[in-house]
Amino acid sequence: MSTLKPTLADLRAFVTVGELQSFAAAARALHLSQPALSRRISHLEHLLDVRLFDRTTRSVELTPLGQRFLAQVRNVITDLDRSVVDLHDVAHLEAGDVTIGCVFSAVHHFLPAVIRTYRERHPHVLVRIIEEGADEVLQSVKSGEADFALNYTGMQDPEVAFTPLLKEPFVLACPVGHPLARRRSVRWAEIGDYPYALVSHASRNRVLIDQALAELAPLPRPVCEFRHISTLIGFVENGLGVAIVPQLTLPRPPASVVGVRLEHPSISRTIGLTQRTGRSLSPAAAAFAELITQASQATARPARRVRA
Amino acid sequence: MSTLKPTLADLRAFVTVGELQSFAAAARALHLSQPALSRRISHLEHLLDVRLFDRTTRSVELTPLGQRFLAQVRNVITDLDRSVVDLHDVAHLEAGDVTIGCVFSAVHHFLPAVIRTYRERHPHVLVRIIEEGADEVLQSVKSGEADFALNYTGMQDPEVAFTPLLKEPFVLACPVGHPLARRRSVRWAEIGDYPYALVSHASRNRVLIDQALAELAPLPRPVCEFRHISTLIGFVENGLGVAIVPQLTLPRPPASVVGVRLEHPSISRTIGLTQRTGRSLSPAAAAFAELITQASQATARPARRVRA
DNA sequence: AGGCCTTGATGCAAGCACTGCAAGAATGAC
DNA sequence: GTCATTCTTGCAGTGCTTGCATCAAGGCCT
Repeated sequence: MSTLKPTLADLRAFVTVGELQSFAAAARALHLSQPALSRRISHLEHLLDVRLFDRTTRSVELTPLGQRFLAQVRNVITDLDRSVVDLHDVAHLEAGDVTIGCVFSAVHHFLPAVIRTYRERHPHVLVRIIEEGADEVLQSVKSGEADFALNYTGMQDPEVAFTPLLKEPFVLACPVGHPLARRRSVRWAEIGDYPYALVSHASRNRVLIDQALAELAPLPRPVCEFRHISTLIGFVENGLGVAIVPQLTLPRPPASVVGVRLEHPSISRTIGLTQRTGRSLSPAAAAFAELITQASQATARPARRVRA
Repeated sequence: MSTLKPTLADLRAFVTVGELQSFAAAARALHLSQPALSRRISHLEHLLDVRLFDRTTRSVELTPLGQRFLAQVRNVITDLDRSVVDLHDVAHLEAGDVTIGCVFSAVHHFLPAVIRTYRERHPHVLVRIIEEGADEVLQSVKSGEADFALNYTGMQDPEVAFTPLLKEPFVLACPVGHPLARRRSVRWAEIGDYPYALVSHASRNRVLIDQALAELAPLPRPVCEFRHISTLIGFVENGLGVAIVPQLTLPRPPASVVGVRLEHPSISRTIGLTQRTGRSLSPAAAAFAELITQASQATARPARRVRA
């Protein structure tokens, strides 16, 4: 008994002969000459040290062992072929899934339109979104849970590669009737003149702000701190005061809240794609990333138009 | 994209590289030179038109597609190897099953001892017995439900081959105190002198008897007819009369029932192995048949000793 | 920062296996 | 009894795959 494993071609030949109960017919089905097939089966039988067919030149019939083996091998080959087809489908975005991380404060601006067109183009691909804080999103990329992510942190992490998409300034979100709402710009030092809110240290945005303002006098005491930017906007909409937010988190004009540029210094955060270094994206993820890139280039200008 | 299917060697190579995350290590594991393995993976990737690994001469990592494919292919290959091992086991009687048909009237004489030694020698083989009437047993062989059978009909059927094991006479089962019990032999014509029973036409045994006696005067009216021989023995044991039975169905002496040879004419049935023509036996079945043959040769003499 | 070592890819010649064609043996059909 | 079909075997050619030697590149150690 040879210790070598049978060839897939041998097994396919065996299954075909077993199902067609004929060498000649199987040879035609396999696009093979009949002698070649005969040799193949013979080879397999010697390899396994088992007679698989009772053949009497006139009829071919499976031995009991052959029957048992056929039932098993047929399933295996079916599974294998299915796997190959599945691989092809996934590679061509006709199946599969994609998981994207996205910080809370970018979800509403980036994803709805992208998801819509993505689903239109690739209806068979399942899209999963992990919307969390910047740290959690970065972690989901590093762990491989997310294919890639939209984030504004991680550019310094050696495990992930960062591709900037756009740079957005922090602005002061004001109700339309607020004294600062018509101003072209506001200095950070002026914020203390009004009741205002900002995100707590649970948000990376706050870290960004604090670091940028490290050289200046500390910020005046806010009336409120929230964990999420979206809550800040609600705070402003309800006339409770103004708030420091990234520009793109503002509702699209016309709205009851407008953003006024904050200066001295101008602080901004850069949103980009983060993915594990050295890891290539799945086709589904690559297509999604491509769509996001295109969308960010398209929306970057309108966003600037509002301000400049 | 080539329409050809990947080779099993390709897939094994892929799985090994994927699991070891190294071409060199995988090459060693596969007993293959590293360049050959490199070519193999490259070949597979071109075949599938998919990049399976991100390789940077320093590290080898699966692409998302590769991960997905690996999970599937690994299962397939595991199943396949398991099938080959199973085939080997079954061929060597270390697994599998065997199904044997046996007419009611031969079960008790043949099977207990054979099953015992078979189970001792091949404890991993499951033994199934189909004990039915001669027609049903023959049918189970023809349908393939039974690997082979112990029967006394079917020798004339072209679909089955019959291998005689032993020839047993029909005898008159008498209670030990019966007037005929001490006789050396009894003529068929004498039966009518006593209350007696025999099997009904539902049994092939009856057909055998009737055909053998066709030339003679019809049998006198029995007091009872039963479907199964074993019931006949009980009839005799309870002193209700005598009965016509095949010799081997008698309880082994000493017993309350003895058999007296029936003569003029001597009628016998030939028990043998029936199997489908042209069909080879599974190893498990062949081993069982061999055991039965040996047992029948061993018991044929003692059986004759009782009588001659 | 430079050299070294490890790892994967590529060029090339040799070996092997597989294939197809042609002929042979055996079995069922007419 | 003869024919035809079907699987097996002999033979030569071709193509694939392998292994050795070599090349390129990325870390690691000093």
